[in-house]
Formats: sequence, C-alpha cells, structure tokens
Amino acid sequence: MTKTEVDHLEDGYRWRKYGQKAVKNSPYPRSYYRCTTQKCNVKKRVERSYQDPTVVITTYEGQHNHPIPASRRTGMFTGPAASDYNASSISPVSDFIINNTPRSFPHDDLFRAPYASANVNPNYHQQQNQEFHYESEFELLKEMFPSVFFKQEP
DNA sequence: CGCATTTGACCAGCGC
DNA sequence: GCGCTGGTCAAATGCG
Repeated sequence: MTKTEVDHLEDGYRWRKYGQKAVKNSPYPRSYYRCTTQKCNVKKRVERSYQDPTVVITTYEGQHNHPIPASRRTGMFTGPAASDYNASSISPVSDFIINNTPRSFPHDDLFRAPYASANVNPNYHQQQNQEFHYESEFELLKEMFPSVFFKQEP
C-alpha cells in the first residue's frame, strides 16, 4: 500500500501497461503492468483505494531476476547505498520512499498501517492479517529493491 | 520510427 | 448454459 497521488510511481523498473479494468469494489479502474525487460516477466497490478484516492495498492506477481535498469533515472541507488547495507536494514528503502513520495508519507503508514483500513476482504483474521501484511511488505520491498537486500555478484 | 498507452474484444473461471 | 467478473490480447493511437 502506497500513499501517493500519482498513478505511475517510479520504482526503478520499466513497465508496460497492458490492460485496465474497472473492479467491482472500487470506483477506480485497476491497471495491469508488465516489466518490459526481456527475461523477466514480472507483472504488477495497480489499484486505487476505494475511498481514499491518495492510496494506491500495488500488487506484484513474480520477482525480478535482473538488476534495476539504471538508464531511466540516475542517482537512485547508485553508489555505496545498494550493497553496503546488510539485509536487516531497511533504512535506504524507507529513506528513498519517504524522500521520493509527494506530500506527507508517514512512516507508520508504510510499515504499520493495517490492511483493515482497506477491508475489502473481511475474511482475513486480524492476526493473520498483520503477519501477512508485514511479510508481504518485506517481500514487496525485496522485489522492488533487490539490490538493497541482495548482494549481486558480477 | 520506435516504443508505450489506450481501449474494446476476447477468454477463462465461477456461481446460479 | 448464461451472465458476471477479473485478466489478457492486440490493433489503433499517441508521443518523443
């Protein structure tokens, strides 16, 4: 879950939109993107929260098996930031997200905001919900910024 | 000209 | 079988 007003948020990868559908729960359409990098067919789904238009829900499917294409935006994770942090540190990621997100982006919203605020699916139990949220957030970050969590040997 | 986006059509799964 | 819903295709269009 990301609090942003822009539909196309820059996460370092290049995406090609291949579809858009209106979903029943939300008045906003849902967009379907694929990673344009050959080799990697990661898909993502971007959907806006049904009552809070400043929140978009991004769902990743698959994982990138290639580094972030550095051509599009320079200076994102260049330099020592990518490989000098160990896997337990989330500071470069959170710093990046906070510094690159328009408007206010409270830390709590990203890492502790319960999915219950978007309770489209009441079937989730609360405890399961929180665990799922935390792990999926971590997985999401790992997929978004693999160079932060994995040292990539040449 | 090359690439990305748009957008309706098409398809598969599911419930009735 | 039919209609609804979510996901994908692909031709047309747009844009740098």
